[in-house]
Amino acid sequence: MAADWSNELRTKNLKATPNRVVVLETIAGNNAAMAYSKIQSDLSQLDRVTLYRTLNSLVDNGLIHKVLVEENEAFYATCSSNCSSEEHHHQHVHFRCTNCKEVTCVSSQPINQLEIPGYLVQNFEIQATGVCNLCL
Amino acid sequence: MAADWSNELRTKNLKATPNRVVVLETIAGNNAAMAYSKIQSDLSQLDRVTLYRTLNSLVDNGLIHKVLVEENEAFYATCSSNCSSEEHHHQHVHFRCTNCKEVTCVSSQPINQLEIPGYLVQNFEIQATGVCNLCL
DNA sequence: TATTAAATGCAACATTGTTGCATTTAATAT
DNA sequence: ATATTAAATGCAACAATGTTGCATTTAATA
Ligand SMILES: [Mn+2]
Ligand SMILES: [Mn+2]
Ligand SMILES: [Zn+2]
Ligand SMILES: [Zn+2]
Repeated sequence: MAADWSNELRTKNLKATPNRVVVLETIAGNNAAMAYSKIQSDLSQLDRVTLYRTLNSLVDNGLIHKVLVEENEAFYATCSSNCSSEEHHHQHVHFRCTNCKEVTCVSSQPINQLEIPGYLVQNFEIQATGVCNLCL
Repeated sequence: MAADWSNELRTKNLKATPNRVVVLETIAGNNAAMAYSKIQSDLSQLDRVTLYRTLNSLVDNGLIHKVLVEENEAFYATCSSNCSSEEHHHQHVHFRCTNCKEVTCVSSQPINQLEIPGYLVQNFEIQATGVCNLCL
């Protein structure tokens, strides 16, 4: 959603390189979470290793977050809330539609804190599958 | 929990082969969910491809379930409830301890159904991270 | 014991992810 | 503007993960 990714990057103490900006623009330009393979094919001119390092760096610094929905296909989406290298806060559901296969961040409702007796819960994430609003 | 995996396999219309039984025993013998790499090293005499096919088959037929907690490391645990090839029901939390790195299925509390307006939620899963009861 | 569809082992392949290192570049100071 | 420097990049090489095809073996059934 942020317009100026360069400033956003510098805020997180990351160098605002053209590679990083185009990766952020690509992910943010997708309405759903974006599969790694799609990012790679959309940015085929970008070195594969650099893309991996860029994605890891952006996740580590709270600019994007990673969603694992199925084996060997990671999805990425920009962070909406104020995430940092310290912690990601994603009080929303990652919904995967079994029909259109899209993975969307559903932030319609705030998720209340999860309590597990005897455990210290520091972070949690809900992954749901079913049929999305567009496919119903 | 099941003692006789051979019968369990036949119930699901799967041939009760020694390979499948030993894979089930291995996973069930681990108190936490078991990383793929650990299963493989524990059963090093078993062909790698056969192990992949066995795990997929057991997941597909509701004997074990797969937990994705971090990239490129799938974890497996036996199904406690009555899962089938039709659907897996896991109304429990998959908890990953940041200290001991164990992944456990926490079924202390029944999870109420997840409601998302405009969406048909068919299944959902909660993944939490923090410090487990043993490490606190 | 015979039959047969499923399971297995092996080879070959494809994808995903990592590491080392020389070169380039963004940010900062001069 | 220019110099400095730590970070980022591109490339090669490697390691791990996962898939497919096919000949052989085997569990289940007749
Ligand atoms: Mn998210
Ligand atoms: Mn579980
Ligand atoms: Zn859909
Ligand atoms: Zn622990």
